[in-house]
Amino acid sequence: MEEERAVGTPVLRRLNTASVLRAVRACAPDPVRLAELVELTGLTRPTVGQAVEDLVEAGWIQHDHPAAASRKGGRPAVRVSLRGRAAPVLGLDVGPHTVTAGIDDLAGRRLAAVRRSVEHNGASRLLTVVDAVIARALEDAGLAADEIAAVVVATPGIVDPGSGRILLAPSVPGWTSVNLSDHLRDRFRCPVRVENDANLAALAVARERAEAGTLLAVQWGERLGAGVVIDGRLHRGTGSAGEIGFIRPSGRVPDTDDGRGPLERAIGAEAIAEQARRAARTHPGSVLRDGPVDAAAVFAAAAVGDAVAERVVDDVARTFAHAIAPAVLVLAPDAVVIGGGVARAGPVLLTAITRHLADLTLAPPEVGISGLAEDTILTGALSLALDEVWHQLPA
Amino acid sequence: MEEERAVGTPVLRRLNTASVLRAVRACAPDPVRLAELVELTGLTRPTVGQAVEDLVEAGWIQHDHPAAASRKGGRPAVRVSLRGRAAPVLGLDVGPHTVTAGIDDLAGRRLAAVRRSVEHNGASRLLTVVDAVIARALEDAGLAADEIAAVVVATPGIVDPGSGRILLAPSVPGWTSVNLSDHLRDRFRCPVRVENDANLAALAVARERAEAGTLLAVQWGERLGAGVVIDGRLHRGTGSAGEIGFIRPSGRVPDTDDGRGPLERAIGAEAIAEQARRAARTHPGSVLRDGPVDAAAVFAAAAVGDAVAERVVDDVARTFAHAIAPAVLVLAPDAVVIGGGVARAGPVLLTAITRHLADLTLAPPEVGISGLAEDTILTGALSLALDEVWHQLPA
DNA sequence: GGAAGTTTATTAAGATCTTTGCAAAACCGG
DNA sequence: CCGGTTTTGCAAAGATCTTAATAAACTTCC
Repeated sequence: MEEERAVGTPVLRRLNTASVLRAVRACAPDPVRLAELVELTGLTRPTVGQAVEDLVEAGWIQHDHPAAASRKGGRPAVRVSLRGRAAPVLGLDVGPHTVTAGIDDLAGRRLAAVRRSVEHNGASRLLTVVDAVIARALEDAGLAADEIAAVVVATPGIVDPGSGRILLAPSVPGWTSVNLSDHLRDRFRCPVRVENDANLAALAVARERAEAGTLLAVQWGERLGAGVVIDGRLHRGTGSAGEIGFIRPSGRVPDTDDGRGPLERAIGAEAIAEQARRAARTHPGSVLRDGPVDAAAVFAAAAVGDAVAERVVDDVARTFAHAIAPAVLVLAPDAVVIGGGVARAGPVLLTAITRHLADLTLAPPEVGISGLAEDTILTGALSLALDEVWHQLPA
Repeated sequence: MEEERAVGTPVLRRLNTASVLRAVRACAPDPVRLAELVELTGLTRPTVGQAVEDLVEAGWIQHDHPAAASRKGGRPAVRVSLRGRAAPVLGLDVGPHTVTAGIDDLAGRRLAAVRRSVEHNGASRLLTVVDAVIARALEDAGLAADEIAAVVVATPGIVDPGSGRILLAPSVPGWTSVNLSDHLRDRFRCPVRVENDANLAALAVARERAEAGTLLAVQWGERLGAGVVIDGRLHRGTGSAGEIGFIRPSGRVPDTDDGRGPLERAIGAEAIAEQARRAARTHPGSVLRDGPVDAAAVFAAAAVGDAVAERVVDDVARTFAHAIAPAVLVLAPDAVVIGGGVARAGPVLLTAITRHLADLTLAPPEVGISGLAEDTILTGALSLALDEVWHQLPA
């Protein structure tokens, strides 16, 4: 319980080497000249030299002496670059139907990426696939489990921040009884962290944007969740932050007893399709009468001006806007970013949401669509894993 | 634009003196022995001695050599204590009808507290009172304006985080055209910060609680606002965070065009009274038929079991719970704390809100009433002002 | 091919700060 | 008045960064 902040001269060295390492990291995968580091850090050459020596010895960076380009007179510079292999991290996205694994090195290079779909729904089957995907990813990257420096797993459901246990996961039967966290901790000799998938998607979106202010990143598909990023940091609250699927919209909501929340039942992907089917039955002119109707078809029809589809989309947008408006008022986020399957709806949905939100809030946030592909969650997991490593670097 | 993080040996001294000063501060108004500081900081005696010497010279701390108690053999210890006078701060709570000023010294001692009510509503009149209250507070504390080290002003309305200008203030006519920030900056030679009053109340409540996690602190009176504290820090968002008064509740809302938000018109103090009056007219048995009815009377009647009042209170609680439920789901706060005039309603309202929230959220937060008196906002302002001073202490 | 010029690395001396160890001081109790 | 105890004070040593001067390596020009 002691503060134990031993401050002697050695801490200066630690401070400065950390500073140099940060500078090397900032130059990403490119090698950097020593003189450049001097400018970046504001330290003097001898100090930087000492720090670089220490860092090379510790294995964090490596010399890059094949003196490449930039020849314009003068003694050739010693150049160093981040030694990515020093601390590769593993990211996992465990979805109900798909398991994705990725391995990044310290420099952010992707060493492996494996995706496999899960045929039969169920927790034990899912766990088997997780193990297989991890094994394959490690093989692809040419790494042993011991070499991994941090693991972050994305899972649907609510995760207890302390233990990493999954407290609630309606989309995967039996998932709460599997102790994923302990299972992985046995395999890896490094920090393992389990996190809600929407949270990690939010983190990925926030990192993609230049200024990471306050962000509400919605994952909208069959289910509905959100991640909250505040000043660039993930917000967890008591653990279940961002569970917008359980917001109760004002209208009537179908009462399916499958563990989903009211808002999900009202405007989840399937609910959107169902709403459109009902509307189409009474309006013969709509293109939605032909063929099977899913959410994508509704948005496509609205995009080309189908009146029935347009009204459904507007209804959905209104319900969504009314649902999140209180949260937007309380948080005053810079942006609300939508990802997930419904995000593919594009501008049709977006403009409708923007319009309704403008009416309901004081400082309407920018409403956008996540620019990241389906790797969003994985990217967030890897990003958090890298954070973890960088956070505890001065070992 | 340079990082300019010059790291030489002198920074160690700065680091350590700051550490010592923090330790002295932690011992609050009590003097502290030098040997104690050695244990608290983990530094060595000569280092602490040097730091103390520097701090005394700079005026931050002072010797307390009247060797008081704790005589149990041995050479009498040199004892030092925080020199509060070194940096007194001014806090202001500018309400529509009342202006309060307080001056705290560094050690948290209250040097002055002045409250004055404003007869005639209006911006220019208000500004005059502000100046008078400041003058009186300075006089009481025996200080000149130049000696104040930080000023924080609480005002209703939305404050632009950058400029400190007031962007929206329905309760004070003309208040937005007064540049309060610049007005005060002219008088004081120190940082002046203008902040929304509900935000500062939230900060005060958060500081009062032991663990400052995530907190939604509602100010509920004629108007309705909230402050958001996340991990102990005030959250501003784009500037208008916490404006729950503008949440649109699901029912019908009276359309008074006085700049108030929908939720305020629905369940503000006056709206509660009006709701009760209407209900009482059709229910002869209620005690609310006798005499004038205000919000306090409604809650009092409900507390003693009046059926009509109970239903009104339950209605109000339901409306409130439904309004903030989405925000509670998104934030997952540890607690929702209610302050302001309506908070005096006590358990009657509280239990009703708790009940409704439990039904609408996943991890129902603790619902409580602010334990602080009507000085809540002032306390928050002073707290933030002290933060400001401590933040920039190693000048 | 050699000299000049440019950029970078290396080395040594100087300055600052913390730490360690020992001696002196001040006070209490007997 | 004298030991015991706690604290302070001082001087030397250790570690680090900085300044400044020197050496190295390479390009370019003549």
